[in-house]
Amino acid sequence: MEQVRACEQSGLEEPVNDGYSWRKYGHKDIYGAKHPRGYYRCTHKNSQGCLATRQVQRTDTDTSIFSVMYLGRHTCVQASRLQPGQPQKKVEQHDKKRKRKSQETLINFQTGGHANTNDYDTTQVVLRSPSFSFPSAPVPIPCQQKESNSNICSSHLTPDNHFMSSSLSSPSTSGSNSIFSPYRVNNIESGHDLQTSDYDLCEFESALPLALDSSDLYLDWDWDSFDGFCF
DNA sequence: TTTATTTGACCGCG
DNA sequence: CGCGGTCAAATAAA
Repeated sequence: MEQVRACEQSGLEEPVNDGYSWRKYGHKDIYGAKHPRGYYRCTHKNSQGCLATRQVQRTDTDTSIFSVMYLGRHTCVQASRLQPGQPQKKVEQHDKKRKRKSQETLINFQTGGHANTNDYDTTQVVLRSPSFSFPSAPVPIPCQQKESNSNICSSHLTPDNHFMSSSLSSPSTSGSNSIFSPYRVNNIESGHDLQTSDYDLCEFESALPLALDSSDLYLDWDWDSFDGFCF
């Protein structure tokens, strides 16, 4: 099983290291929001045609909390996420100077001809930066005690590529050095017709323990099933 | 030199 | 026309 690291960062840095390598391609001030939104896409978009993107924005209410929205799924092979010893796929670099047209080609390849945003998985993750020492910022208290049980979740994709949350072993059960972050998962889609599609939108809220070393914070993620349904 | 970030321009949609 | 998303040239970093 592979893991996504939810990495704490200090202060104003972006605390969102999910194990993938992202490349920033845009930055926008959002109307009505206090903080701008950063736009990232997978580093391997060109080399592997990976269409995953994400948007990172500081929450209005608490500047120590980041809202991260994931759009699309990774179809790439990320070297950092490979098992040690697993041979790394050689990626040929081709057509780096692609024109806008070729982007549509990629989309069509992925979605079978329908460059429709409804085909994306959309996941929103709200990350609280634990080490953010803002005077007014409340001390991040792990929320797993408040609403434990079903709210400590691992997440995986169902066979129909829907993003799902499921109950996970409590942090105490993990004897390893990987610490499960208390992620509260709110499925704010819940069968509502956000659009006329099966548009998944999940929200995670994470309050990471203060004292933890950033390198030890892991969100256990069922990447096996995740990868298993990538086209 | 290669790769990533910054940042204003551009574009589509409502 | 405004807003949100993306592009791409300039710039920075490795």
